[in-house]
Amino acid sequence: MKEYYPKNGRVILHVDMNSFFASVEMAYDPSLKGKPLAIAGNPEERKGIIVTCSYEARKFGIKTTMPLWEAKKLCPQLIIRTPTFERYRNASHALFEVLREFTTLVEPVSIDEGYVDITDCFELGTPIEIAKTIQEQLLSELDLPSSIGIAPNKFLAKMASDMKKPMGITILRKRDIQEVLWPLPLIEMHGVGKKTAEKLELAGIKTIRDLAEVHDIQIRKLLGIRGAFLKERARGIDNRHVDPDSASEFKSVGSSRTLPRDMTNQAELLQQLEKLSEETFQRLKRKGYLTANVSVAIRYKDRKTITRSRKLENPIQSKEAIFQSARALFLKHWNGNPVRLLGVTGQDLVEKQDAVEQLDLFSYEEAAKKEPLYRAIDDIRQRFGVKALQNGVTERQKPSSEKPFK
DNA sequence: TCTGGGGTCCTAGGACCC
DNA sequence: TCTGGGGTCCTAGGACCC
Repeated sequence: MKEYYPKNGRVILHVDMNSFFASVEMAYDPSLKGKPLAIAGNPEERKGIIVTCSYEARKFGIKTTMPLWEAKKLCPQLIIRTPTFERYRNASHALFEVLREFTTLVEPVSIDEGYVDITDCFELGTPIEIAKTIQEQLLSELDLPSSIGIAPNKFLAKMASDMKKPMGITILRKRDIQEVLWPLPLIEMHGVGKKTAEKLELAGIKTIRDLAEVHDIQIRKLLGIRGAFLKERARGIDNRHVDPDSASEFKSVGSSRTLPRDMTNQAELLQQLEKLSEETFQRLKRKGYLTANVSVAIRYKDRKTITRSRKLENPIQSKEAIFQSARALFLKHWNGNPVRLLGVTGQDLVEKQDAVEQLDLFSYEEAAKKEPLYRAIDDIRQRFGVKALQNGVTERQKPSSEKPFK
């Protein structure tokens, strides 16, 4: 196995903002600083769970996803704010701009974290000096605290940034793995959730070390191909590059909502569904996408959730079309029981620019009925597919019926 | 008196084609 | 008259992350 050291490998930072939503609110309203603050939804609308909370609140045992009433019991003086996503988006944009002042090799992972490949930034200082500068700049310019991990790859950098919070800087070298990473319980490992941790625990695999040393055949049996990947990570191996464009294209866009109360009335549910379709449409439009697959999520009173989707013949871009698809799916699959949550999502997204070209091709179907030229083009399309028109038909391509497969 | 909303990726089964 | 297998597409569900 090839072992490499920072001098001939990469140097990756993982920058992770500390209790991001709460910190942004504190930056807007400094009187909140040093106080137990939680960002949470409105309990009247059954959204009363903690989204994020300040470190002062965490001292009381308050955690993300905890119901608000429980959090208040732990800390009666808890200050509560509802989320203001516009602020978070602005702050996110600003923080990535700060990172890009150091290098273009910045990969946003989520609204509040990202990877930075500083391998070629040696003229700016040592890795730890660069990390310190970034951290200080985020604090002085944006008033936002962060933690930074420094490592030879993404996985180790991510694990490192988690080790000291808030305002920590942690270096995790390959040679530190056995001492620092391996003693951790599996649930602490990025990529291992509750289910996987429980499953592995039953098999006697409890720490990251256990996973790193498990037999290939055993881990494959337990988790399939994902198990092989996780074992590699546990051994500190991760060859993924920092890719600035990785998050630039969406795979799906949707809106979902827990209803203010469980609903059984069909007209009322359809009204909710129409609202969600409208929101999904607006967000697709703003991002410049059309969707070729609409899916509907229905969560019942007992929290059992089903999703039903339908691939469409052509990408659609109107809210009416999205709602009609969603409506048909809902009416077909709703079992009549009380509904807790509804969702509408567009999948199989097509960028508007590409979609226009495709629509032009579809329009040949109509034109072909009248014009001989278009009829010929439509014939090619029928026989060879849309690609043939884009690439040009070559001699080698024959109609499929003539291919000697047997 | 509980458990949000935004996503990504992977798997598995069935239909269908050659 | 019996017996395939590989590949792709579609759908549904689940695990995970922030």
